[in-house]
Amino acid sequence: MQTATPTPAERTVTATMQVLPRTLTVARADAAPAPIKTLCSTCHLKDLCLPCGLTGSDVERLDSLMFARRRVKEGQALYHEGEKFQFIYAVRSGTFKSVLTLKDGREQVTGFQMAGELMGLDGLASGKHASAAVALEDAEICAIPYSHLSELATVSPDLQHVISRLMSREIVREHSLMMLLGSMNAEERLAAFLLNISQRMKARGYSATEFHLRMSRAEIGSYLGMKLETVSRTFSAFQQQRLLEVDKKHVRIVDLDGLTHAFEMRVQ
Amino acid sequence: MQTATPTPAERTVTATMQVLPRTLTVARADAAPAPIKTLCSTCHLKDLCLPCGLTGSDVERLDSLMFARRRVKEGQALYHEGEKFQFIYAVRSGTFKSVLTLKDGREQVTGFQMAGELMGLDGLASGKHASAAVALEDAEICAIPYSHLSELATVSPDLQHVISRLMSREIVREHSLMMLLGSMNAEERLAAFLLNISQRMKARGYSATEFHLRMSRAEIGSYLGMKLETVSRTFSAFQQQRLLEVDKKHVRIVDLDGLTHAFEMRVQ
DNA sequence: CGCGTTCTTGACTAGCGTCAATGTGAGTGG
DNA sequence: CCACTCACATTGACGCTAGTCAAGAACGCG
Repeated sequence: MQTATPTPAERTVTATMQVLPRTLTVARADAAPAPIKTLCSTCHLKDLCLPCGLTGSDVERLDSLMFARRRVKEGQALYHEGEKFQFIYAVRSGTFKSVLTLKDGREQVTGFQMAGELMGLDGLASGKHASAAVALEDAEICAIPYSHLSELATVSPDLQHVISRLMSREIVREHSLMMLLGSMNAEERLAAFLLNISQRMKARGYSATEFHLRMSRAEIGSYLGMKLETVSRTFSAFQQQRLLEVDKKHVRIVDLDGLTHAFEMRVQ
Repeated sequence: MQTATPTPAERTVTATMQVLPRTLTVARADAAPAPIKTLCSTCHLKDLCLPCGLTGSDVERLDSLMFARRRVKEGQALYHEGEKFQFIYAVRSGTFKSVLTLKDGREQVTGFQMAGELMGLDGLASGKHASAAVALEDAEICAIPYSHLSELATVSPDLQHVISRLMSREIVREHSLMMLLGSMNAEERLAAFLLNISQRMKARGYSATEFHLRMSRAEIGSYLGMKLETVSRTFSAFQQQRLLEVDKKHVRIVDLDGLTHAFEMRVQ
């Protein structure tokens, strides 16, 4: 049985991958281009991430790009809103939030990204990132130079198709969030959120019913279009309904079917 | 895994479907005349639509696809949720809404499309349309076979880039809608909506301050995450504040600056 | 002309936001 | 090691925004 904390698995993998110049990475942290290069073909996330669905030759082509790896500390931004768009980023470990900021300072979390998920696709439209990406815990990413990826896509129709499909998936994801924000009440929103997290944890080999949330009540609230107090109250309500057991950020889904059926919706 | 790579099979199927039976589609749609083919190079919408930003040779390539035109009557669906994805559609005239439906019947309008705008990009993710597109008035569209477009993109990097950018733009658009739904009140929502419509009308050569809305109060409400009564009340409130003059679907923006400054936000 | 649909407006209410007090755990420094 | 702070979470009391229900007006359509 997998624990909810990703640390053990993560550590092993990271250790094997970073045989070479680890010190360099740590030393340079986030400043210069990172010295560690990554190969998709040997990555443990290849079935979740960019190369998913690609055949050997295409994955080899991706390998030739040698994506740079970079560590991002908790609270640090990987990129800011308005910053020049050059890379798309794949999460290797850790969790990120994507945030929009209004002129008056109001923030809106537009998504949470976990291992294997891509960030930054919104920057392509205007050449500038349309949102910021902030690490919710110490994290590691692959930086994928869009221009190189784009070149490669001219050679490989399959790769091109994969990229298009990933962008389309992001559109679909946002559709269901709009549904959530536009026509669901507080309990439905939180249930949908938890079920979504649950699925994604499961897809990554973790327990689908017990996990640590990496985001605060305020961040959940922003994402779901409600205030942090309402998030907290709704957690308590679920606990009283014997659907969950909650202790701060640790969540155990007691009645997954109950949660699913009571708030059945198009998921994903 | 396997389902993730539909490319080869899909292409064959779509290709065979494509050549002949488009006549059927049109005939079935509603007693339409023989299929009319369209050239991007001579289209009056070329600066707003797919070919925007492409050079002569690329536009010629698009011309070779000879997109079929189709009329869609008010209230008729161009495609339904769950329907097989084969085409993306460009609006030639008229207005559409994109709609998601929850199992319990609740609907969410995820967007309104005007002349020159594309629909159906969300279908690429899973090979099935993730939303339905319904005409709000008698309309005409170009049906763009995705498989052909995709083939063409392998020859032309610029075209490929344009497609990616259009998808990214859709992501950004949905971002700002999420901001709206997640953190704005009724007046801000309606103001943002009207300013957005205003801009798009202007880009199409119409007045930016006086126009007919093609959607009902209920549809606006669904899009903005509020009830139709609240939409109606907010229109009345704006009228009392001397920002608008409203008569049912006819809107005149009296104080565009007022509307803009009072509810300043990141637009598009 | 009557009918259905859409819009407007009013009265009332529920759900969520706001404000505030208290609890809790992690990190820090003496 | 403990006291302190700070950030975050929980809970209660209250208020307001927007939802609900309902009635009537305006319009288009057959």
